[in-house]
Amino acid sequence: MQEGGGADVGMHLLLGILADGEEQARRLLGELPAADGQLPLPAKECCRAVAHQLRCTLGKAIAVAKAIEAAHGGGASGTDSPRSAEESSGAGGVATRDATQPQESQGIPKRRKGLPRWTEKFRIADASLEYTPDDGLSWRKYGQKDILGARFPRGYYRCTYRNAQGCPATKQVQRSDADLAVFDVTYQGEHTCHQIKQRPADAVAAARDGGHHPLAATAAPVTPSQEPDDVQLLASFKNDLRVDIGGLPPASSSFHGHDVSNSAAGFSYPYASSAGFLPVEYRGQGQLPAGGSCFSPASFVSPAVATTLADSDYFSVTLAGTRGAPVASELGEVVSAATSSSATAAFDYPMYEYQYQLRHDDDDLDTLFGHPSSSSHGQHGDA
DNA sequence: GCCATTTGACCGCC
DNA sequence: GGCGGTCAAATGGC
Repeated sequence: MQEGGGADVGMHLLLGILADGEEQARRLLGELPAADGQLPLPAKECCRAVAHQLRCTLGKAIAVAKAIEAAHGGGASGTDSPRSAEESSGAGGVATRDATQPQESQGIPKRRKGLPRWTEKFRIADASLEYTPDDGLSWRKYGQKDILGARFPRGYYRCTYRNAQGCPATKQVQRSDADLAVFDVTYQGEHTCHQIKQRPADAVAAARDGGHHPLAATAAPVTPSQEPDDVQLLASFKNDLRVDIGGLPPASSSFHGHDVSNSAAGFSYPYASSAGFLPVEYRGQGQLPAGGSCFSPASFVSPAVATTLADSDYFSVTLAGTRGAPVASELGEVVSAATSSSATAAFDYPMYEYQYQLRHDDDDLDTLFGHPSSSSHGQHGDA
């Protein structure tokens, strides 16, 4: 990928902003060790203030990233679409097989090499269950294939609204050989449709009750008017929110309820866009759904956590309660992006355990969120 | 009849 | 040439 001079300047600016964010995170973390167990209120307020500052800083970073993206991507829909996809869709031809042309359907190339790609690991509580993990979105299965060396076939899914709205999102679901309760779900492309994201927990409950595929479940969407602000939302989670940071002693690696005393205090829990699926602007791609949310993508994750992640490579988040499932899912997407592809995040809650891994298919991702110096342990290295 | 799933075949990439 | 990803006809359920 080549960048113009403007992009260089922009990237320089971006790096500066991110450095500010890192410094603020460091400050925030500096406040934390003294507060072992319970934070005194002033310290809490301080953390909150710094966290707020972090949000602003990273919000700026996102804005700069977008500007860079617009400068040399040029497309309104982001950089994820490879040239072939954009151009072919522009051709507007009907999708028919043609020996002289690459196979396409409605502008979507058969091979989506350039689309962002990331993997989640879903763990179901009961390995004997037959259903596939649900992420709250609506998918349509279009294929299944036996994969060499794998005991279980791989299922291919695409967005239900692919035809209606041209949504390019696809996913591949494969049951793990090693652990029958684990599903590797590889997502590719982001949802451009406007479907309402169901709450996985609801879907799971429906699956339990009805014994059918979770996708058959319907869930009442949260209305935008119900979007709480940060404080309100934290209050709504504080009694059953726990964050475990792998690699740290248990005593310091989790908090419950009001005990927002360690590095987790910096994590500004995500609030899912009530307008549907999680916006994925942290990758500089996609757009917030119309009427979407008041959050800045950067507010989803605190560099305090991201930094820790970059060092430890692993952490898990448990979110219990009625809102736990969707938040955990979305948090994972954000955290995984913010901690570079080398980090893995695992999310445990009653039914599913999520693990997120990002692939280095997308160079922009590295540029925006990679930690080339601090997290050089990524197995993918330079893409 | 509509829609989702299944499954064999086709085709691109490595 | 083999493998993986997608297509599209066939099939089944509602």
